Amino acid sequence: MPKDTFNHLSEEKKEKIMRASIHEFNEHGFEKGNVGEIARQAGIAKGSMYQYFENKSELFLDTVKWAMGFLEMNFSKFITIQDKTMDIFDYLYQNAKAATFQMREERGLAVFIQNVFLGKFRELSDETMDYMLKMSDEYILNMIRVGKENGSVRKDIDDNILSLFVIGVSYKIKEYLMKKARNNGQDIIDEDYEVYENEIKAMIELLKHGMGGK
Amino acid sequence: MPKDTFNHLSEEKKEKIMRASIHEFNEHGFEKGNVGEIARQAGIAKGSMYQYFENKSELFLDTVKWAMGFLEMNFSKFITIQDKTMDIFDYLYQNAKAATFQMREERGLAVFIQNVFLGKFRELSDETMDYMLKMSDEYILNMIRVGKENGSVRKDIDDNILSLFVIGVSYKIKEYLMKKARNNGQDIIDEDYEVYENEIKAMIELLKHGMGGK
Amino acid sequence: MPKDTFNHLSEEKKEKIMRASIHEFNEHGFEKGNVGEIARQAGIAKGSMYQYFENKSELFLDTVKWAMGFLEMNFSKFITIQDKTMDIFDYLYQNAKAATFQMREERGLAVFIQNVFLGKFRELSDETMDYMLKMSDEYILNMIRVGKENGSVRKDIDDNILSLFVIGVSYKIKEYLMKKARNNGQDIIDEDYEVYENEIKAMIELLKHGMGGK
Amino acid sequence: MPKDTFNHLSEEKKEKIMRASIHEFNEHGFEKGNVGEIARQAGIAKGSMYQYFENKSELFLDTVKWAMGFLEMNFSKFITIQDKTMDIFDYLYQNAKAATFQMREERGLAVFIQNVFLGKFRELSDETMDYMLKMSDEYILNMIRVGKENGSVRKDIDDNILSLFVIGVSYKIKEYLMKKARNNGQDIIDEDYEVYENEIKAMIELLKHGMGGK
DNA sequence: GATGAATGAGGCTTCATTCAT
DNA sequence: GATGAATGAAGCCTCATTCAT
Repeated sequence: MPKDTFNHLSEEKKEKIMRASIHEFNEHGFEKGNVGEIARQAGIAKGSMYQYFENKSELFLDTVKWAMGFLEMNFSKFITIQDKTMDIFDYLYQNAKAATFQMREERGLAVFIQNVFLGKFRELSDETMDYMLKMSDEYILNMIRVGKENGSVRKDIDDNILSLFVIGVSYKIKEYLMKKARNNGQDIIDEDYEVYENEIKAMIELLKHGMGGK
Repeated sequence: MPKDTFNHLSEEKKEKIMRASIHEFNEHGFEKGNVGEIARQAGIAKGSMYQYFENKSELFLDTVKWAMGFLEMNFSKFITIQDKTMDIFDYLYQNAKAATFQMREERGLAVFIQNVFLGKFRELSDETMDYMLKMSDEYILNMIRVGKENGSVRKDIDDNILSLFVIGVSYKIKEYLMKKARNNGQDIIDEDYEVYENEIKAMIELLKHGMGGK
Repeated sequence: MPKDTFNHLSEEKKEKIMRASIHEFNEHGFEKGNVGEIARQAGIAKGSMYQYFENKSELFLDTVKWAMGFLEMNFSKFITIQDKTMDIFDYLYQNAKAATFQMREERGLAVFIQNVFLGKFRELSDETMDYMLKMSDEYILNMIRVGKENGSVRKDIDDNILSLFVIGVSYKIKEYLMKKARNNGQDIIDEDYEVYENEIKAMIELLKHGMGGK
Repeated sequence: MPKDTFNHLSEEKKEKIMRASIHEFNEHGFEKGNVGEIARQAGIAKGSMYQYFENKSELFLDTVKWAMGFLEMNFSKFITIQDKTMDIFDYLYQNAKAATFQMREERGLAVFIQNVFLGKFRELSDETMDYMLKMSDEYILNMIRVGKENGSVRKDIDDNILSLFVIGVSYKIKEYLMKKARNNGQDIIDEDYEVYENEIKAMIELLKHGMGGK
């Protein structure tokens, strides 16, 4: 958690600092990421960083949390979870869709978070992080169980294996979206979205019915 | 590529250095990985490292290549590719199986390589690396094309999407095997293999027929 | 000298700040002593410290002065100087006795002052400090002169040498008392005092008659 | 203890570094003493300091040890301890005399060591240091016991008190010599020594027979 | 070629002091 | 006057790389 001093800052200032942090860590990773540079990008004194955050590690973790909160707050509308018994395929579709939007509107942020989830930053072993990851796993697992009950998911395979399967595909498609976003440089226009959508749908289809020929 | 001086070393010495390097990078990542410590572990002088390798980055890349070569040489027997038209599901099965063996016999090495492929080391961009990664993609793609021809793979979905699908699942199961290997500490006994095998088969089944119910 | 703002504070607040300062400097020395921490311990704002004191050095000096004044005010009763011609041995006895009481009642304060006089804080060079130290030397010197006149002190040795002799022994016994106080932890009970008293008397006896055998 | 690398240096280089260290710590104390500056004064790279010493604290401790060893090697000739039963007054005389010579020939070094013994550097709590200090205490105590046996020291006073007495005076005279040396600036000429000698003798006389009149 | 000491840039962090409210 | 956030200089230490033997 950031120190109180950080929380007392104006929303804009907080955001500026967090975005500078995200940018720097995205660009150089944790080890090479430079606290002084973050401060410079945020237009504050280097020393101030240490008034806001305990140290570089905490800064990183706090940045992750802020980014997740930010995305959740601004893009949750794309995931309209009606109830706990939501269909897992619908969920995955909406989730990937949300990620696509994030990638367009908030590329840096989304890339940062995806990389965190993809485990690209080896320097995190925080119980909060673990908790978040576990949460998302639990979420998937729950939908799998529900799916088994209502017949939308096959019953002959272990929950954990199914979960791995779903998450593996799910991450890969996000990674793919990320890469595409990176390559596209600055601008993603609306036509692109149809392509994305089709690709996402194809992935879901594969999850559902497999890739085996007739 | 290592300098000539490295290639002139005895096979044992080369292996000792490479294993020390793998160990260090596995333990601390690239940035925190310490060249001097690798030398110490390998029982050579720090300065010698710079007679063998251009610099730390090259050392890393060379280590990756060595590790891949080593695994290929020692575990390729587990992948009996009869011909270019091999069935992709068979291939994936054998590939996962091989990974399982690697994990047992050469945990450090296997973990290292998996992490490289999983993109955990962000600081690598070498044309040779890219080539290898692309190769493995091409390999998959080719099997997909063949599969489409002989009817074992559905034709209504784009090759690249199918490839993502396969790779996503494939990586995930390897990641899972890795984690399990890590948790199991030192000893993986034969009984474990049956469990692993069943899990791998379940994953292949899912790739083939999907997770949809009924 | 503290700024006026400090003098306008209530006696309790002043004392709280001074005690916090003494505690911090005792614990960490001058360089490592932390102004912010003193403020925190005193329950005031860090910025306020700079409204009360010019800077850290002044704060230290002011703390010394306050502590000396405090001890003088509260423990001078133990030194009943009847007249200027007081016997030096009586004086030393009473002085050591007073120090013993201080050590019991006001350990932190007494330790602080003793350390100042023992020169443990090398970073002080204030004319007021010098003056005080010189004062106490002058005091001793004067008693030595009086003693020579009335025959209680031998005349064949230089005043300054005698003064060194007295002060050396005097400091050492105080240092010894301090160490004992520190080791005794929280509680010094009355029985201890008899021991202390005997030790003090033995030191005076040595000053008077030397340690030579019969 | 310094690292091996330091011990492998030439004697001159070692001495240059140690003298630079002594100078810096004498001038600014431990906390304010600057490792980089020491390196600069010694004509070596800052990083090299860390190849020779674990860290600043170790450097300080190692410097103390070196200085003590140096003085012992170069000035022990002034203390001709014939046997364990040496007379304590003779010992103290020779000891003070040796200190005087040290102060002339090796002012910086001597001042440094005296300050260490006087406890001016609060930042040392090394078992080796403690050991050295205790050694010198034990030394004194032993001579006191011997003195009591052969009648040169009075028997009616506790050993520890006598030891305090001796050490207190002894330190004070050294402190006095130090101050004098400092004030004298660069040059101490031979005439001064007679004065010093007389003062030392006077102190010993006081230790022996006390300052009482008649 | 092998060695291991030497180098120095670079980065994190502390904290006395100032400043704006 | 009080507050506590903002500042930035300063210093310890690491370690990749070079160099001399």
